[in-house]
Amino acid sequence: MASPPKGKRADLPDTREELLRVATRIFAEQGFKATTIRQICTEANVNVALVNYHFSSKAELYHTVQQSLFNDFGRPLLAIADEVNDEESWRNAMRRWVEMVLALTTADTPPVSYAVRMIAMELVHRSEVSDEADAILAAVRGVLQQLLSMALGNDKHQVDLWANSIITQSLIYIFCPPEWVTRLGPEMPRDRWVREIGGHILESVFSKLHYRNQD
Amino acid sequence: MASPPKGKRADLPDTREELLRVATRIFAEQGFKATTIRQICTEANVNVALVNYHFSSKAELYHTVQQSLFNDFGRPLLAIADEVNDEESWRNAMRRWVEMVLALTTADTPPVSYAVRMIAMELVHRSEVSDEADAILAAVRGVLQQLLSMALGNDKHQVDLWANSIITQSLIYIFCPPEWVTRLGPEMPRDRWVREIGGHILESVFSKLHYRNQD
DNA sequence: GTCTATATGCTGATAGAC
DNA sequence: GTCTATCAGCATATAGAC
Repeated sequence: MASPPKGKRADLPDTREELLRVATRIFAEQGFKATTIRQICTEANVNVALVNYHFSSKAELYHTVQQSLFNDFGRPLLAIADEVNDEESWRNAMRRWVEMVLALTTADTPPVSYAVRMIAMELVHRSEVSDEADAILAAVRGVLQQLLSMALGNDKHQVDLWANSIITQSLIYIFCPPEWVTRLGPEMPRDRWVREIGGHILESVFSKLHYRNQD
Repeated sequence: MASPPKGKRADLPDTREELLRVATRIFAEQGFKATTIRQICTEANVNVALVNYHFSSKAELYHTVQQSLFNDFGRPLLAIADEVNDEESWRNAMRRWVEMVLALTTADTPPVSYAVRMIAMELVHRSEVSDEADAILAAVRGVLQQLLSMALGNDKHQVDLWANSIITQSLIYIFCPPEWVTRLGPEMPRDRWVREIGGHILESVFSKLHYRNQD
């Protein structure tokens, strides 16, 4: 067991982790520019100078928050297309892509909801740190295009068309105010509602597209 | 013809109008908080102090911009439900609502695109001046609910359900990056593409809902 | 109506004591 | 590692000359 560092307050968790935790929430609520270092430090009960000590800048802190969220919730998506070799494994991969993305975009509890909210804000309200959100989205879209290429071959236009259709249907929920979505049936559990949407998307895909060996 | 005011530069249009014009563009591009008075004045070639002279504050300027945009493009929506009295006029009103909203949300040229972009940004990225966007959206939604009540009577839950369905399908386009939408077919004209979406929405409405006299 | 100059406050970031 | 004190920069807003 490591002894507490020299000047460390003994009654709180690790300062760096606490800053990350609080910063994640506030960045997700307000966006990068509107969030101030002072606000983060006040709510985390740490000194204003410690953000720059632990992360060297506000932008680096934001970057760390995004990377952390992506590693926790986005990265599993990237391996979906890896072991597809026939119609059945292709369908399973497509299903997993849609279900995982829908699970993310419709999440209503932290920290998953924080992750998608930060991306949504960067998409609508561009800032000097939107590149990370673009990259994450591009990676997720890349996997889908990879899957669609397994059915459509080199027809890039068709791949784009299908990718747009599926992505927009899955992503709308990160923009809508939560009450528009959750109001959709007090008696219908959220997971069932999400499952029906995913089924609808996949139905249109599987009715027209099928796995084929690479040309 | 009025002679130019005393200290007025003679080579530019009215300062107040020019400030409004430039502010509309920059607010739509960057949002309220990220936009600075200095930037507006620099690009409008007027002195920094004149925003506060003509509009008394940055927030009042933003408010004026939003009101001006709403009066130009949103207000015609509010009268749609006024003269409905039978099935045919009800269908025409529903069709006009969907087509007008889709025309707004898919607009890709200023100043219409500025109007919806400002609302989208306020929805995702709340600020101290989001009330106006909420009010405009609530007014537009109110008209739709009014129309739906003509078919569904006092069943508020059903009215909410249908309103949510129609609004989300119509509003998604204000959040999506333009390239996701415009890429949807280089050979298909935008207006035809919009017409097909509207037709699809209305088809599901008219297949289940019909005008009925008020209870 | 327009300008310069300035008041006041908050921002991110840093220097240096402890 | 943590703190206080402070910097430089930019924000909105205003006072007063012209």
